This record gives sequence, structure tokens and C-alpha cells, in this order.
Amino acid sequence: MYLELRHLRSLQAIHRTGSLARAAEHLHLTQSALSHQIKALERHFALPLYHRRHRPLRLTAAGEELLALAERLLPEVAAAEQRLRRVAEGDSGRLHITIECHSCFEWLIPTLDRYRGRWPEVEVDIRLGTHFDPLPALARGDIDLVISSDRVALPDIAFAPLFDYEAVAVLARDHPLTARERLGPEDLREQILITYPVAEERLDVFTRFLAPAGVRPAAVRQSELTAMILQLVASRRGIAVLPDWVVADYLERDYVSARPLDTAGEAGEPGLRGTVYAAVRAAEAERASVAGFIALAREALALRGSSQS
Amino acid sequence: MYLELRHLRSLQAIHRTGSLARAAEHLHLTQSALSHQIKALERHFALPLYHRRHRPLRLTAAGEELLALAERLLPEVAAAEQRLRRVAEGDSGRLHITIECHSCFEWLIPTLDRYRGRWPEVEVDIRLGTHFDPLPALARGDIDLVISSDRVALPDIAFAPLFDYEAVAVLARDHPLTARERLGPEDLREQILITYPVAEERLDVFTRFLAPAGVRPAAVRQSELTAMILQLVASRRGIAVLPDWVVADYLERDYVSARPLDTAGEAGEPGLRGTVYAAVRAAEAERASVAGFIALAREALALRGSSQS
DNA sequence: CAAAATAATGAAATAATTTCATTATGTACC
DNA sequence: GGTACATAATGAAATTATTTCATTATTTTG
Repeated sequence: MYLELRHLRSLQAIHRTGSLARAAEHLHLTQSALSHQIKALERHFALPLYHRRHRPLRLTAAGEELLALAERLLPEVAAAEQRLRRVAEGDSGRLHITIECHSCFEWLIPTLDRYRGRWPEVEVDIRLGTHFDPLPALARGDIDLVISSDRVALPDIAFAPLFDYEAVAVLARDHPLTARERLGPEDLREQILITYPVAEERLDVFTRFLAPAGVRPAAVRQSELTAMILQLVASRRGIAVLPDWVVADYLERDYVSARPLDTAGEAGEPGLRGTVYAAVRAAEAERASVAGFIALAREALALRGSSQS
Repeated sequence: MYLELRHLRSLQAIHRTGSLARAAEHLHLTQSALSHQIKALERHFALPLYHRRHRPLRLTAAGEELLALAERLLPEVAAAEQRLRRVAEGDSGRLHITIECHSCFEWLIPTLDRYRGRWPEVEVDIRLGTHFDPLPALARGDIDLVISSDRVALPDIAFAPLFDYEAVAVLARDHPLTARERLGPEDLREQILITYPVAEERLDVFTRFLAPAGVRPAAVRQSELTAMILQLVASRRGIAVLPDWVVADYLERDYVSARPLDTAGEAGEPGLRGTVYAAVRAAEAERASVAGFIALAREALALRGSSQS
């Protein structure tokens, strides 16, 4: 095991240029270095590769064999290096996405469609996993992009804000609480709260609204689908807390009512506001295929905002 | 231009063994060396090849690309090295033969037939060239074996004796000179000498028989074919000097007569004796395909000798 | 959370490649 | 045939690359 691509490149260059000296120039070497290299090769195989009493150097049968190998292999190597260069520039590769935000499908699917058109060489996929922690999985390379609203200080992970939202309480149209302009934690104590099937510590309504006030709702029901949650709300089986833009459509159709929350404990404007981020490995944040996805997502979200208002 | 087979072999070994440490063992390296090597590769391509927070090390998209290259290339390299090893051992390659001895076809053709059976991978060919000097051509690799009776002291050329012969004068059966038991140079002064179409300085009859005595025949005629020369002799158009074994058949059939020559000037037994050699490049003399040819030729010649006597 | 396994790191040692300066060899031209 | 030119080979020294050693950092596993 000794033969290296260097040797094949030399063989090929000597063949192309017809002489050691000219080949050496092409390879950015001295004639001496090439001569030594070829001799070392010959010593290794215990075979002459060139007929030495011939000027222009002529290959032996063994030399022909190696040259043929070079002609077969080197184009493949060059092609692979070319592909790698494209991966390095971020024009190809893989983009496996996980969303923590259950209601994000709405804009994600059309964004992915546009993305596939622009970067056809990137293998995109959505990895749905309620069963694993997305950020560690991102760090270790299981997935490449996480859409999430909790920003954790993690080394090597970069967070790009996608959009801001305000979580609002969603109520049946004739729910007594619609009488109030803004709901506080206490207002939920007697209520049934309907959430996505996610641990409570990962739901803002618990961590930032109820828990600080030491309130627990009367019961918690869970549902995977946004439409189902709203149906439950509309039929007075409970109330939900969802991002404003998720319920916008339903409000317009007068399917349900909504009221902002009163986060008295927090600084700044009242209301349970948050930001949805795209989290990526910092090392890859600059890559065209990654930054490109984020840009497309923002475009899609901006459009949504304008059509909504 | 930096990627080397070494890198591909490493990638493959890491993939096969599942860990740097075990791969390093396989490659007869330390774990540290492999780690450095991979890191240098990543630096070169400005790309991570492995997801580092993953313990059985897992390839990135770029790494997969390179591994695929390795899986494609390395078997080809191994096969080529295998073929080279066979060439080195002399089991394949090329054997281009030139004969200086015009009458050698007789045993050469059947010998080549047997040779092809034994070394089917060797490309054999007879290169007839009255137009080039065989020994320099041999030295420079244009041809691989020369059958010749003049042994020249040349570096890097080895001479293997094939058989001894005695050149005899061939005469028409009723030629007056048949009265003599042995012919001297003077006997040829009035004769027409028929030779192969070769320069006189390369014919023993001139250099070792006539020239030392300062004799020239009355005329010289040339013919390419042995049968033609003998026909001319038989029809009294001249006399020829040929190796004994060439004329043996014709003598047996009483087609012509023959008389030995009297080389009074030379030491040892009388008669214009000589040896036919196989000349090869010294570096290749030991190779099975070369030594094998010589052995087969000697066998063929030994058989001929025995059937003749 | 501790222990075990595995990989990364930096500096020093080793090995390899390359260069320089020169010699040797082959080719072409007279 | 010999001389000039082009080209390749050679050996020692310098440079560069690779490998190792000793150690630390990280991840996985029980």
C-alpha cells in the first residue's frame, strides 16, 4: 500500500507533456523531484516504468498499466473534488429540518417548495420528532435546522429570528371570559387548557404565564392538530393559548374569539410575546443553502403578515 | 490538488472499523496521526467531514461524498497493483523478438506456439527489421529479445547461449570442390557466393573466413530465403555458407553436398563454428516470461539435435 | 454522576519529499 | 564521427509533511 495519487498525476503529466522537465513545471516541481519520485515508484514495484535509453521517455508495459489507471482515476477524483467544492460553498448538501412550533407547517411547506426550486442539489427533509431533543440533535449533526421559539445559549449554535408573535387566549365566541379585554393567569384557574402534546416546561403559557403566578388550570387536554384544538375551543371544551397568526384565519371567520394575555410579571409591553428562530450550527450559518433557506422563510412570513393585515 | 489515496484509505478504514483508534491500528498508524490527517483534510476542503459530537463518528454529506469516492477508486487501485505485481514477477508483459539469424524461423515458430500456451498474458510478437540495429533497439526497449550470433560486450545486455553450430560450405552435388574434404578461403576466390541480404561485416563467412585471408569471391549474390539459396546452389549458380543444421535436411535428401571450412587462422578445432544467443536486457533476464522463453527455445533445439543425429 | 471509551491537541521526532548543483546520457546537426 | 544541445539521473542538504508521545477534552454508558 504505497501508490498515491501524486504518482498517477505525475505519470499523466509526463505523458501529456512528453518530458520530465515540462511535466515538473506543470506540477510545480523541479525536474529532479519528479525524477526521484518516479525512481522511488519503480523501486517500490521493483519494475521499470520507463525505457531509460529512449528520449522522449517511453513507458514500459508496466508503465502503460499505471498510466491507464491514472487516466481512469484522476477524472473521477477531479469530479469529486468539484462536488466537494460545491458542498463547501453551500450549493449542495443536506438540510434536515425539525420544527418545534406546531403551527409552522403553514408557511414551511410552501417555503420548502420554493427552496427546492432554488437549490435542487440540497436534500431537504422535515424530521418530525416529538421524541428527541432538537437542539442537541442539531449540535451533533442529526438534523441541520431547528425552528423553535426557545433560544438557548449553546456554543456553536446560531439563532436567526424569523418572526415575532403574540400568544393569545382562544375562547369560544360565547365564553364568559370574552367579557374581559385581557386575561390574567387567575382567569385560567377554573378552565380546561388545551395544548399541543408537549412537555409543559416547553410551553410558554406555562413557563411565562401560569407558573410565575403559581396557577394551574383545572385540567389540561392535548391535541396534535391546530384545527382540532380550535374545534375543541369552539365547542366549549376548553380554552387554548396560541400564536396570534395561527388563529387569525379563524377569527376572521368568527369561528372563535381571542383575548391577549396579561403578563404583569414581565417587563416591556404586556402580552405573551415571543420570537420564532431558525437554529443552525454556527459553522454552517454562512452557507448559501442555509442562509438561503432563512431568507426564503422570512420572505414567506413577510408576505403572510401583509396579506393578513 | 492535494487529495491523496492515503486519505481515501483512511476514510474507508474509519468507516469499516467504526472508530479512529481501530482504523489507525489497521493502517499501522497511531490514533493521533489519523486524527491529524483527517483534520488536515477538513482544513484543505474547508469542510467538516465528520459530525464531531457524535461518537461512533458520523460522516457529513461531504464525508459521504469522499467515502463513496474511496469505495469506487480503491478496488481499482488494488487491482492495478495486483496486475503490476504480476508484471514484476514476469507473468505478464510484452516479449517482442527480433531474429538476426535468418534460418531460425524453423524452431522459433513452434517455440512461440508453446510459449503462448504457457504465458497467455504475455504479448509476443516477431519484429522483423533488416533496417535497424537490433542491439541498441533492445537496449532502448523497442524490442525485448534478440536472437543473434554476435555477442557484443554491452552494458545491461545479457547473452544466453542457445546452441552451437558449424557453418559449412554448401555445394552442388557434382561441384568440383566436393572433391576436397575441407575448403579453405582460397577455394572460394573463383566462386560465386550466395548470402542472406545482410551487410558483409555481419556475416561470419566474411569476417572470420575470407577477410582474414584477404580473399574475395568472384561475385556475391543475395537471397532472403534459405530454400531459394539452396535451390541456387543445387542448380550450380554459386555456393553458400550456412549453419550445418540448416542444411541437414537437404543433405539427407541428397539435394546438395556440404564441406566444412578450414579456419586455419583461428585457435581451437578447425571449422567456422559459432554460437547463437538470446540477448535480453540484463534487468529482465530473470523474469519468468523471459527466462521461460529461453528455456523453451533450448528444449526445442535439443529435440531438433536429437532427431537429426 | 462517575468510569470507560474515544477523539483532539501541541510539541518534538521522524520520515518523506523537494531542491540545488552537478553529472550522465541521448539526440540532432554538421 | 564528433560536438552542441536537450534532457534525465544523481547525491547531499534543506525543507516539508507526517507521525508519535504525552496529555487533555469529549462523549457514551452503566
